[in-house]
Amino acid sequence: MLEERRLEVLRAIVEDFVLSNEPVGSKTLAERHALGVSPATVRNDMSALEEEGYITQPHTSAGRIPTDKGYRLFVDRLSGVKPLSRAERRAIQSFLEGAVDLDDVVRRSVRLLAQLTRQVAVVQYPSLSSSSVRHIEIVTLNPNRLLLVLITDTGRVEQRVVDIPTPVDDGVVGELRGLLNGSLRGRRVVDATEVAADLPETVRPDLRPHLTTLTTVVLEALLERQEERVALAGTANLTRSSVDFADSLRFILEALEEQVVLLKLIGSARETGTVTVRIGRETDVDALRSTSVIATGYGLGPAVLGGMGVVGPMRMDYPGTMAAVRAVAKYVGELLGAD
Amino acid sequence: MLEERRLEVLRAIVEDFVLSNEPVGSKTLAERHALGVSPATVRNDMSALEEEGYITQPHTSAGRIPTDKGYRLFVDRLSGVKPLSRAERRAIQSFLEGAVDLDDVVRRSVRLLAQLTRQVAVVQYPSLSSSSVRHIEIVTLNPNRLLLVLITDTGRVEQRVVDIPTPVDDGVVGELRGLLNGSLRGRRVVDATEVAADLPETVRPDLRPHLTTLTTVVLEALLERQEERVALAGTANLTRSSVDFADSLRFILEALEEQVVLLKLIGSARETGTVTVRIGRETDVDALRSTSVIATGYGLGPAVLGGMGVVGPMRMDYPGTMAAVRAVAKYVGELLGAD
DNA sequence: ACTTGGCACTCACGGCGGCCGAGTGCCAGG
DNA sequence: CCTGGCACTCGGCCGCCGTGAGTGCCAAGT
Repeated sequence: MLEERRLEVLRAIVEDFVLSNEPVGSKTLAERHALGVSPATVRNDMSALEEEGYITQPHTSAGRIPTDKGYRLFVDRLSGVKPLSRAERRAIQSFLEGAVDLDDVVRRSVRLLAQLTRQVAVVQYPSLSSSSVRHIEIVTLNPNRLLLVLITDTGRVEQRVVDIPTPVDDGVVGELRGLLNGSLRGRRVVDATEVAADLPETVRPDLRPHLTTLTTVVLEALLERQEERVALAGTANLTRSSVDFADSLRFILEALEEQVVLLKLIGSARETGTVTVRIGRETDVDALRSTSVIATGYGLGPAVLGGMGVVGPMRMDYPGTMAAVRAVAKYVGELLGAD
Repeated sequence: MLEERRLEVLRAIVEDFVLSNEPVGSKTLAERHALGVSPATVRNDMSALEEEGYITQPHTSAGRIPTDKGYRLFVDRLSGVKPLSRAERRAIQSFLEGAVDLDDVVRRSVRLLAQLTRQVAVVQYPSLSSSSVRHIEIVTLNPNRLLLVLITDTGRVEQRVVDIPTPVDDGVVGELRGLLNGSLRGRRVVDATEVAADLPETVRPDLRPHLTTLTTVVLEALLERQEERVALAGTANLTRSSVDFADSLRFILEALEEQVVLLKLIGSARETGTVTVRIGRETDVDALRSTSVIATGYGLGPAVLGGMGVVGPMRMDYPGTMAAVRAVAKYVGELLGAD
């Protein structure tokens, strides 16, 4: 009972602060939320909450604001996931259904997510690792140079220019194409790597060097970049937050330009089936210590294709943002699964 | 002589202001730059320059800062193009030479340009319009759905998923592939559109509907997106500028997220063979009225592949930035031309 | 054992006034 | 046409003070 009201007070503080961005005091709190107790009581509760480290005061004699720990408790125990409005659902659908190809799906998703949440959105391109090889095409650019095009069943297309030490004619190219497709088509990417490594051993000696070169490149394309790229949108939303935020704005922008950082942020959320929230320092990125990251994986069932999420100030509408991330991920997963 | 010194004063003002970001006064000006005249004389010149609209004072009794018109005169008549240091040239080379494919070239270029200039960099993906069709590949995803892959001699790969109303078997797909490649391969994109439009008329009736569908998609892919995409980097550099800039930061970021705006900015510079500078309102984008855009086309000789450039504050090192843009464009042009 | 009203205290914030100094315009003399 | 001198302007800075929101503590009430 005592404990219960304290939590209620914490929730009220978080909700108020998210809306107003101003330290919230005992009086306004007791008024706005029907707590049924006097400001003095609220003060006692706040005092206790502060001692436990859930809230803090920016300076003596000002209201309280939640700490990282306070937000964490709020997210874990005090907030549900706000359902999206009908209009928002419709927006998701109409925004995504015009996509012409895989890249377009990703670019539209990231813009959509940025608009819905009014935060910075990040969407990882679907990774190759859980897809299979659909087709390998080799195009002769000139006798010493080939273009290798790799198509997966998720609709992803990878391309590589390959320099060949000794010239090849079209017949040989045809043979190579046949060999690669014959042994790799239909394989899942993880399996393909093993098969490809052994392939050169089994063929006519004169094809071997070329095939070795090609399989090396294929493997590179499959492994090295398999989950490398991300799309970003909504950086302008960073300026929406309060001004004190502006000091760190530069560092946040710099961090967001690092693909590695972004991958780390959403990559770890990929595997869990649910929406994960990392608050403040939990992001493990120093420049983002005053932000929160809400991320999830997308893709149907066990076949996770990639991750997506948003980056925003700690002072954020967690229920609403979590709902938006979940909804977009679900929809994109279905969209890609249908292909 | 009189005229000449006035211009010298303008140049000194621009250079000083670019370095210090503070209104520059007559005294410091006469000291720092060896003008050989007294502050009072400089004052008279400044007064004249102000009357002609080249400089202005932010408030009474403060130094002068250049106006749009002043920067324009500076760029047109007073500044050369600062040659790059040897280290910078080497940096360009080593940064770009590891690129694995076309997308990689673009992404590396844009980062490179952002680093060199410490501004926001924009690079347009090479457009299809001046390239020719290298190969068209059709892959069966399922009987009602094909994946069309279009490869150009610039190494660009476009992909499209095509829904087919009535199922097709592999034999038909092979025929279609042959027809498309037979008639389009080697054509320049602009010519290909005409040929493709007539193609269905000339074939067996049973292939016609499918071929119509496919050519429609090919044409779409060729025309609609031919110069659509751009890469962006270095937005964190926007925060480098003075704080008054911060007010408009949000609008600048928003403008930079609009592909259309970016294309407009660098698109118009594509065709001219030189580096073009647009200052302040000359950008024709309201949100960018306090910025300048330095852009150029890249690609060898008459075959312009795309545009690239940087966006930065009006208060910018024009000679240095122009040199960097020109150098990167030249190098990228050569790199792509070699393919 | 909680809750509540009262009360003294703290401190960020905003407005006010005065000083300072960089910078200007003008003018008379070289 | 240049120059030194001079009076003037005005934004920025600093210190001061009043105000008010908010707090912590305490004693009384339930």
